[in-house]
Amino acid sequence: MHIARRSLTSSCSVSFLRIAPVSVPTRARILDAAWDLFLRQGFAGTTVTQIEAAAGLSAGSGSFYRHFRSKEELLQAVVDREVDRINAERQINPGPEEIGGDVRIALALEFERRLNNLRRLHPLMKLVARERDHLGASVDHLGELLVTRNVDIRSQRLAGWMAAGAIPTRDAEALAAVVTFALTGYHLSVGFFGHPPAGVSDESLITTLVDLVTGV
Amino acid sequence: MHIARRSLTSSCSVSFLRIAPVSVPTRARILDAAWDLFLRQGFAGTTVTQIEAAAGLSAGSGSFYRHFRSKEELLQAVVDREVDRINAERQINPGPEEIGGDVRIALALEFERRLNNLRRLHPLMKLVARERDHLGASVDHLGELLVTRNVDIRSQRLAGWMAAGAIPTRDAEALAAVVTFALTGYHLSVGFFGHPPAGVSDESLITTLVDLVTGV
DNA sequence: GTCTATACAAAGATAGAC
DNA sequence: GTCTATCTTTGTATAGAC
Repeated sequence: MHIARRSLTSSCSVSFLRIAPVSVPTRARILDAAWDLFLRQGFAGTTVTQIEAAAGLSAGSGSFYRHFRSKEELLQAVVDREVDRINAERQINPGPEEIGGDVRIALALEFERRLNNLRRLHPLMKLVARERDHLGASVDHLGELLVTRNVDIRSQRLAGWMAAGAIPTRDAEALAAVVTFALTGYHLSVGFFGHPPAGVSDESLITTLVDLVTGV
Repeated sequence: MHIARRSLTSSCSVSFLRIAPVSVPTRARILDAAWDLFLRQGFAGTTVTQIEAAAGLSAGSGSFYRHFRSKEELLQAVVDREVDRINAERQINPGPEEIGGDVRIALALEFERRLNNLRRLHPLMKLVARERDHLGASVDHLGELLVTRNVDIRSQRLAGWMAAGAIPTRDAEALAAVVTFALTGYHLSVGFFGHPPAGVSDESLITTLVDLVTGV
């Protein structure tokens, strides 16, 4: 059974139902329903009728078309809304514990934070990966958001530590890429196959990464 | 325009046509066509009629159904054939240059080989990622093939070098995971967004990985 | 803005001639 | 084993009442 995932404004008296409370505008309920269905069935595999049903509209009525001109337009809207949400919630700044003090602790905290971020991003990554051909420019935008900017920020932070002599000096950009991709690849693998490779865990991965970066 | 990608048995007199030569059995032509179309349009986005056309059968005739019971059965067959092919072509053993001699050179060669392998595997990874829900057991099989076994083999090789004192001693499994995921993540990112992050290339990534593993 | 009803097209699958 | 023809279902989208 599927429950509306986002917190909704109104009473919880209908929270056990599949449909969102009436107080949520229809357009938003359609976006929620589509987000869920596209993730589970893909774009081509989801019908407008299913979306209507899940949004609390009459299945097979064209009521959907009072809110979106076509299914394609809906997909764009779904992805755009989600990217906006991510951008709004984004937390770039490291916590206070990460600023001064032990480099090893700061790195471990940063890596752990990155893994958690990836977990929150996973549904969007999955949808965009699957439907990238329908999405045009949004894909570049997301690449910028997920990879380029991430490697950039991490690279600068690492360069700072190198300059301060806290870690061995290397190609900061390539090191940032190794770290970023190791974390991303690990996360994707776990999400995709359901479990990490035998003998590897969040902790052992992070510890080893910290050892490598600090040159221990 | 799309040309049949696989080398075919017969004359090349028709190599400029989209359809495969007649000497290739219809079942194989259907598998080729479906492999191509599923990759470009996804499973739900591809119609039996398109597959028939691309396989040189009459579009809209049900001739397809003389060879497969349903579109679902075809998807399984396509993936299974591809996994078999990968398994058959697999090259586990390192080349002679990688055996003795400089550890740094051996590692660099191995990492480069892995990136090339990933490039060959990319279409299959893409298809399975997209259609994993239709594929059941094949996904686990592929995870075993792509991740577990890879981390395993690399872990043992690294452990060997650690024992020989050629590289610093660490958690061999976690180190193997870092290397595997860094390479995989880098490859996925390039394949997905079309270009590596600014300032990072195959060479700088591999060099940095070698430095990290050897403790330079 | 939502409903009932339905037009219209596309898609999966089958029948039977050749 | 492929074809023409067609059945049936499903899906996108529209019309018009309320």
